[in-house]
Amino acid sequence: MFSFTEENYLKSIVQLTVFEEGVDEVGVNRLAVYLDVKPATVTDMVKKLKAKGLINYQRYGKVSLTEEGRLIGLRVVRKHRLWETFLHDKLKFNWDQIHEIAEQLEHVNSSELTNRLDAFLGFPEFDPHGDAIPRADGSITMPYRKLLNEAVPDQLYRIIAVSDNSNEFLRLFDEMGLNINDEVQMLVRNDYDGLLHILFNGKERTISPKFAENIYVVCAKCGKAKACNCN
Amino acid sequence: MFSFTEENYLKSIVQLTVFEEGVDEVGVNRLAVYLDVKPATVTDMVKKLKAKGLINYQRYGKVSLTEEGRLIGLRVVRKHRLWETFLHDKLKFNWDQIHEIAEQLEHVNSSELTNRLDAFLGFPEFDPHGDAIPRADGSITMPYRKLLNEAVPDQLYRIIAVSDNSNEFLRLFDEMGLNINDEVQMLVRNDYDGLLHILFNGKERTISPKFAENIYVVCAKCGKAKACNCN
DNA sequence: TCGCAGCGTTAGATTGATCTAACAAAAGCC
DNA sequence: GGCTTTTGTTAGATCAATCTAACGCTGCGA
Ligand SMILES: [Mn+2]
Ligand SMILES: [Mn+2]
Ligand SMILES: [Mn+2]
Ligand SMILES: [Mn+2]
Repeated sequence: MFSFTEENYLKSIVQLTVFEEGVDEVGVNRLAVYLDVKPATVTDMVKKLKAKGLINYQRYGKVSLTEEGRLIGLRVVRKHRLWETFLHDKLKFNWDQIHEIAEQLEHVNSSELTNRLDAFLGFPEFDPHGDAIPRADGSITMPYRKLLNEAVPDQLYRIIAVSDNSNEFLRLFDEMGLNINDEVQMLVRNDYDGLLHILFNGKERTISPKFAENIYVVCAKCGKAKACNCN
Repeated sequence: MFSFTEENYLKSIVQLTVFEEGVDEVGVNRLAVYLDVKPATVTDMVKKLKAKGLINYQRYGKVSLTEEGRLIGLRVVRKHRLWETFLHDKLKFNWDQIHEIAEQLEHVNSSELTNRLDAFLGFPEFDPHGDAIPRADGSITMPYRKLLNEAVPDQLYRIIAVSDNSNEFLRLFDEMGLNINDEVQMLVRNDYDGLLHILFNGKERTISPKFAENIYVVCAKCGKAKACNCN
């Protein structure tokens, strides 16, 4: 139906809009960086996707998804996250090894397969990185979370997801002994250089804002990240 | 490492040589029919595969696999049959639906994945169609079997595989109530038109040679298809 | 052994996805 | 408002995989 390339473009636009708060369009250069191709390549491709009715776009304008494009992009994300869950839960892959393989599996085209896999995994809502798995109809349960970077001092949080899937990040995450569902207490944020002091596993740790801004947390008590009244 | 196309060519050459008795080379036209492309396309591709050291070939000559080409082709077959086993055993797909999906999954490139999948499935030796699954090192346990078409009258056989993966064939197979591991008794072969009379599930059935030549059997008593002394 | 049918190759074109280099528009800044 | 930086487009090229149409080999049968 759609080529790998087309699927990758739609998936990327979904990730840069649907899964990005308060954003519903994206520029050509941004997409080029994200997809690791040159802007000229993106210009050609968005013309094609517009011709197919999958995105809204005009010369020198931003790109946004049509209803159809959104559904197709979400379907790729759905497959990606289901396969990640399979690799982690069933094949016991470490969670930092699954993303790369899922990049290939996400393009396997069979809704029957996707739905049976979903059932086989017990209809998971979130993948091993804590990201929401879109349902077959395109609906999503957005987790109610905030970045560790923006956490409030003295508050206790629970890690529910990470947003960087690079090997470097995930290895560091592992090496620090962190895990999804672990609790961390935010101690203090250094205003000068942004370094964060956190309490984890009884030890105090200093982490960079770059690291912290890739970690999603919820309030450890009520489970809500925003508008939390648990102090 | 290798493109889908290259993998498909190598897999096809494996199927037309390694898995074909007494054949170790194949012509351009044969390959073209098998791959459903034009001969000119195959000519181009075999030049490329030769340049990469994967096949032996010269102008106007036949194609055969080098050791490296053989291994790569077998690896694709291995992945194909492991995925078919997964789809059938774990996701409960009917065995006539799995081939098409495995055509896509066979190209996922991760030996770690392949080997974990193998373990997850319990290191199966044969796929749901009864075909041997090549091992990671390229070795194969060739099943000792014959075509139902060539079966000896009055002998009792057990179906262990089919060689046609088309929907038409598999549906007919299902509709007749046949299954892998079922026993059938060969009654008589009509010399004039080749029709076979078999006894299956207490009923006598007449089947065409075209149908029968896609069904592999072994002797129901000793498990050996050739040189069987069980009369 | 010669001719021809079938097998295989070549040349030239197409399509999709990508690039570089040069250029054009839009945005941002004084 | 005009200059500069950022953003985006165009033209032209490349590479892989395919096709069609025309042509070249080869081996089999008479
Ligand atoms: Mn992808
Ligand atoms: Mn994920
Ligand atoms: Mn294939
Ligand atoms: Mn099979």
